[in-house]
This record gives sequence, structure tokens and C-alpha cells, in this order.
Amino acid sequence: MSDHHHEPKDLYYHDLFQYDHGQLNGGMIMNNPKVSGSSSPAYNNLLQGFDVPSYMNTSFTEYNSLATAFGLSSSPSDHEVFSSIDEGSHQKPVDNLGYLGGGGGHVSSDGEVHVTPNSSVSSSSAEAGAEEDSGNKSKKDRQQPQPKGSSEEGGDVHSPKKSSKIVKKKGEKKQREPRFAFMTKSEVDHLEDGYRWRKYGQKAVKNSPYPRSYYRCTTQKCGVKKRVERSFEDPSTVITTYEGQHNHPIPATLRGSININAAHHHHALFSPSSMYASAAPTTSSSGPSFPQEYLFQMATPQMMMRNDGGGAGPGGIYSSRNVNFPQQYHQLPADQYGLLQDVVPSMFFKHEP
DNA sequence: CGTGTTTGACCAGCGC
DNA sequence: GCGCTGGTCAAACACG
Repeated sequence: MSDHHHEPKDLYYHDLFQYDHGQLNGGMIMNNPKVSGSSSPAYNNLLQGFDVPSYMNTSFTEYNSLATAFGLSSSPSDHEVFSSIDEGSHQKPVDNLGYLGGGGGHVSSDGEVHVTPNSSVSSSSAEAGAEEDSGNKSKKDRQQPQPKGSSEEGGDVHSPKKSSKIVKKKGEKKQREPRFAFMTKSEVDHLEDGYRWRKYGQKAVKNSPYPRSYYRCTTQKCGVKKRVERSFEDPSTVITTYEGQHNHPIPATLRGSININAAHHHHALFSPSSMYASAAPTTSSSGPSFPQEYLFQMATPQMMMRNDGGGAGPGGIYSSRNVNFPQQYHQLPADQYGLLQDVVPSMFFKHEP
């Protein structure tokens, strides 16, 4: 386990950002997200654009109580998800995470994330299923959609490394897993989300002094991956990009056994509680209403299923921080809530009897 | 000893 | 075709 080995990460805390955001100009990250309630025009646009309930607009205030409710530190600077993005299936290799890079991206073209300079963001498409990748150039052919150690036969899959890679089906483009990125204010890179991850790579990020780490869910049958990188513009911001969907419950070892405080000390807690935001423009009736659901979809198999059927997945950027759970959230149907608390790590629902 | 990280090499896609 | 870049592999390593 990594346990207390994140101090090296602190090495990244250098003021190295000389990056000229001429092209990125502006930010998807809200420069001053804490302006609770001070709904900037951009915010309004964002919210309205995504048809977000009005309560969203005013849900900037009760972070503390919220955090408390979740047993989290009320320290706002600790770890806060204040922006998230659903990438959908397409991705331009060049811009890749450019939008995440901090400046504010404009992941142009086919259904990526478009960010306006004023932190007003919009997103198009972002098919979760990545069904028709007509023009999609999935760069990773060898990246097997299947969890490599597909249970039993596992081992040989890796086989002779490079030479005899897996035979890629010509003409068949690998479907891109839906991606879901969000930014979190955190001092540590790897946010604890209840699942177990194994780091399998690290690469330097272009135009950024911070490396990008690649993680894979350690569960055999699960092929979910995630990338973690620190925003070069705001070192205190960690960008986490989930790819794929967990097809298994959260590791039992973690369920109900996580000590919030301990986790808090060693990891940034992946806290959906600090999210607020916009629903996907795709206005899918079955789609989630607010970011928490997106998170849950990513975090829970059951929830994620809902997304698959829709075809059009969620697409949207969540910009939040110091935000309270929408009250409406607490009004979720009992069954849904029950489901959530059943599958979501206890940390998500710190509700002591 | 099992599990996870580090790290250099490799691969594929894309732009020039 | 070449070089760049993002993403992945896997041996070596570290740690409890």
C-alpha cells in the first residue's frame, strides 16, 4: 500500500508554472470558486445552460455542515471536488487533458469539453457508451477493454510483452470507455474513493511540471482505470479522470471499515459532498440530476448501469467547491438512497446510527 | 511473502 | 517517414 508515501508528491509543489495559457486562456477551474453564492454570470450561464435546478445556485454555502455530515474535515482547502468533467468517449490526443491542465480547456471538436474563459463551461455529447465512434480514433488498440487478467486465464494475457501483442481486430475500433474527470482540491494526488487501485504508470505531462499517474482497479474483473494529475496552474488541485465502470462492488475490506479520520490523514477523501453542478446537456430523462449521481455512477455498479442503457451518457462539467449537498439530495427516494448507502463507501454516507 | 510502486522501454496514433 | 506524445507493460524495487 502506499499508506504514508505521499510525501514525495509534495515535491510537485513548486511554482513552476510559467505556462503561457494563451491558448487556454481563462480557466475551467474557477479562479475563485469560493465566492459562495456570488453567482457569477458564468455560473448562471453554466447552471442555466445545463438546466440545473435553482437550488444549485444557492447551494454554495453550507460546506461546513455538509462536511460535518460526512464526517469530513470542514477545512475547505483540504479536498474539494470543484470541477468535474465527463469526457465521454472521444478524446483528442493532443488536447487530451489540456482542458484539465488547468487553464481551462477547450477540448474542441467532437464532443469534448468546451470551456469558456470565464469558467463558464459547456460540454457537448460525451457519450458514455462510446457507441458509435465513427470518427473516433481510439489510439489505444492494444488497450484491451477486457480486464486483462480476465479471471481464470489471466496470466498468459500479458505473455510476451511487446512483440506479440494482442491481436487487434482490424476495422474494429476499440470502444472508448466513458470518462469522467473532476477536479479536487487536495493535497494528495490519489484520492481515496473506496476502491483499490494499483498504479501502473506515470508520465510527464506536457506543459506541466506535474506528472500524470495511471491507476487501475485492482479487482481482477474490473478494468476501470483512472488518471491522476495535478493541475499545473493550481498545484492544490488534483485532476482525477475515471475511465470505465466498476463492475463489482466496493472492496469489502473497505466497506464500513474505513476510518474517516485515518483516511483523512493519509488520503484525500473523495468527497462527493463538495460537488455541485450541472447535469448533462443531453437531458436524458434517466440521466443523473446532479453530480453526486455521476459520482455514484462511477463508484457503484448499480448506478452505473443506469447510464448504459441511455446510450447518451452524461456530459457535463461540474464546477463546484465549498458547496453543499443539494437539499434535494436528501430527498432521494428511499430505495435509491438505500441502494446508495449499500454500495457506496461508508465515507460517502457517514451516517452514524 | 504478498501487494503496490517505480521506472525505463515499448507501442500506437497523430501531425508535420 | 519521422518525431512527438499519451498510454501501457513489466521487471525491479519497496514496504508492511
